[in-house]
Amino acid sequence: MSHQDPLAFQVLNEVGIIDQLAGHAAAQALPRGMTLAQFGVLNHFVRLGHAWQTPARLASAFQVSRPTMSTTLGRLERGGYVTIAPDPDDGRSKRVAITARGRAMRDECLACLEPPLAAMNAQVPRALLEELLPRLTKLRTILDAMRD
Amino acid sequence: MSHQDPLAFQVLNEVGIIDQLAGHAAAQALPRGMTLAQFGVLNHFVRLGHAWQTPARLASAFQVSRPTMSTTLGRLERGGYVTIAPDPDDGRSKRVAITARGRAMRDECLACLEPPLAAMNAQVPRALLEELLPRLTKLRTILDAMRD
DNA sequence: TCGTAATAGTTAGCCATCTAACTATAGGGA
DNA sequence: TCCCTATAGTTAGATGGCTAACTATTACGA
Repeated sequence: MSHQDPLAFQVLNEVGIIDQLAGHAAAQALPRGMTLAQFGVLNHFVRLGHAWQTPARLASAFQVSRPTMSTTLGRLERGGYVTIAPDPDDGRSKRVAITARGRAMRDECLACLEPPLAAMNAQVPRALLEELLPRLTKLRTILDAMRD
Repeated sequence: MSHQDPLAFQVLNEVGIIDQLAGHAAAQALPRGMTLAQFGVLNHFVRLGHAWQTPARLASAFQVSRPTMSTTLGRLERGGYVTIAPDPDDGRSKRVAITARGRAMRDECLACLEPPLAAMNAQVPRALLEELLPRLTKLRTILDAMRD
């Protein structure tokens, strides 16, 4: 945060703080017991419209380790938001599907996230976001390519 | 992160991914057992040059809850990187100070973080970072002000 | 065909982070 | 002086995330 830090360090530091602030605000807004990670999975199902996904594909989609996705899916299953069944075509794999209750929860989450999002749109100039998005995407792409 | 998501959502999503990628890379580079959170505290002491800090001030400086800072400081103390002593002037408070071993570890961390940082400087155009920093700071400031 | 490599998931154990609730001390007003 | 409030830390319990190590199944090459 200080000027004596390298430029890259300062940028990453701001990114970290923003991520923390936004994540915290989202977690506050979501229904009791629901989290961003779990909402992300439910939202993913609805938006892409897939009947089912494997845990491995979900982990890859969210750039998360398989154990992490495994526990997240376990919680969603415990809540009745998804079903997890063995894949009849591949004994190693499983099939995760969203339930009606999961869809309802996703809709509820969207409604809960709307007010904070509206507040952010009211406070943050749209131009700022439009300037940030392509540059952040560029940075993310570079960092992603560096990872190996 | 699809185009059907609101602009603000896309921005925050990129921020989240960048934070994850950078944090992961940093964690990989740091010495065994050391973490970004712990390094941050050690670095804070050296840069600001304070003889001691209270856990509450550290928590505030890193925008982290007191229980979080409490456990981080506990790990640092277990490793011999800081000392924690009761404040003789205030029975509620404690005084955290960095040790010689802590300073050595901080220097070692800096050395370990240099190669990844250099790689990032080589891959990411400086102009991109210079464009991002003030805009991220602006966004962070707004989000910080919204939090209450 | 057989054995090895690759892939899918889980389990165990770790750290960072949060909220809620609790203890202890300091401060301030009646 | 006494009580109530504010402040400092900790403890308990939860989630998200990771790596390492393990099991099970599939795929492929000799």
